[in-house]
Amino acid sequence: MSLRHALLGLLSERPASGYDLLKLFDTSLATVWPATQSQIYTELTKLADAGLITVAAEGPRGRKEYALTEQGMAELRHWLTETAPQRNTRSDILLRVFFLGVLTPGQARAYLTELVEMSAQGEESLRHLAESIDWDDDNLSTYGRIVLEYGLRFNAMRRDWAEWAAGQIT
Amino acid sequence: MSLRHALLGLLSERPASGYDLLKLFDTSLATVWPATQSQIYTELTKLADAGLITVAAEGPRGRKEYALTEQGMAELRHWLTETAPQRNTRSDILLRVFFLGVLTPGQARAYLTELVEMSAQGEESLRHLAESIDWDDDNLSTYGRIVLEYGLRFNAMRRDWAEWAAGQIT
DNA sequence: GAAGTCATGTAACGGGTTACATGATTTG
DNA sequence: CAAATCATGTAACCCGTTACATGACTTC
Repeated sequence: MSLRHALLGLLSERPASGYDLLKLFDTSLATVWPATQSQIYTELTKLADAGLITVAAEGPRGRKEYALTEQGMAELRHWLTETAPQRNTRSDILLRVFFLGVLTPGQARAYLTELVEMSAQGEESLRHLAESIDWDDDNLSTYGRIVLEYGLRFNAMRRDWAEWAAGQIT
Repeated sequence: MSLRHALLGLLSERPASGYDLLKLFDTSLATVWPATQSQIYTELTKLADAGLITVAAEGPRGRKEYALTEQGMAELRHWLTETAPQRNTRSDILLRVFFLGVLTPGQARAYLTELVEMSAQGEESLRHLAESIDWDDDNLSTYGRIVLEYGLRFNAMRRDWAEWAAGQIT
């Protein structure tokens, strides 16, 4: 049920249309919470029906600009303060590691080396991202930077780990 | 589509029933790829229909022990060597960080401190897990240890990051 | 013989992905 | 006026979760 909260969160900054939100997802939330166009539009309709957002303005081409209602803001705060985040996330990448034993040691090492590569690239592209963004002083920027720092540290950790793991295979 | 590969992977070690697999999931794969009982049983039926596994033996109470077929092993190897793992995983925890700006600085700091706590506990319980397991010399153990090391490093990284992030909030 | 464990299966529902479908407005 | 972009909506399908349902065997 987090998509709805992601939408509420983005709308808490400023009103936006489905189209705007789709782009915000692709640019800022993509790595943390990807969402598709169809998903966003259907969820926006549900949120409006539930009274958590409203159509604040209409524009050309049927554009509907949504804004957060008081109720929506309350729900967002409730989610942030009263509900526990869940720790378990599925990881395709780690699942494979469990079963590397069915491969030859060389192949297993190759997989881990690929992960080193992937993590290094991830770090690299986050650095580029950090430079390309013109960080405003708004909330999304402040906390966006903190999330980005997480990404940097995460990739560095994974790179080191994969390097170590590759060395473990004899 | 990774549940099927998780099942194939576990069956590559030794034959097992749905019931056995359910427990293996709960004990060894829970943090990386959780699965429910209903999911496991339905997927096993599909895998058997597809010829990737077969009922190798039947036991009391309708117990069906499944074993990997050659085809199943081929599919497992194919998955491990030829298909790219996908990097993006959704994170409830990080999504919240983006929107901490709607809370007071104190509340935001409280959330991050909670994450410090959660990560420290995660690390702790992984240490206990490591001690409680009697590590065999089989493949699952070798690579299981590597995955566990990942968990330790991950939690340590997240703890440090959350501590740092809490300090960023003025 | 009661309680616990072993053992399997199915149905309803919710969220996410892919694909289809349409059309208005702006820009070169 | 053609191409690009803006803009929304819906349908089919897959995967995962929760809940329901049933019964055989073992242990105390």
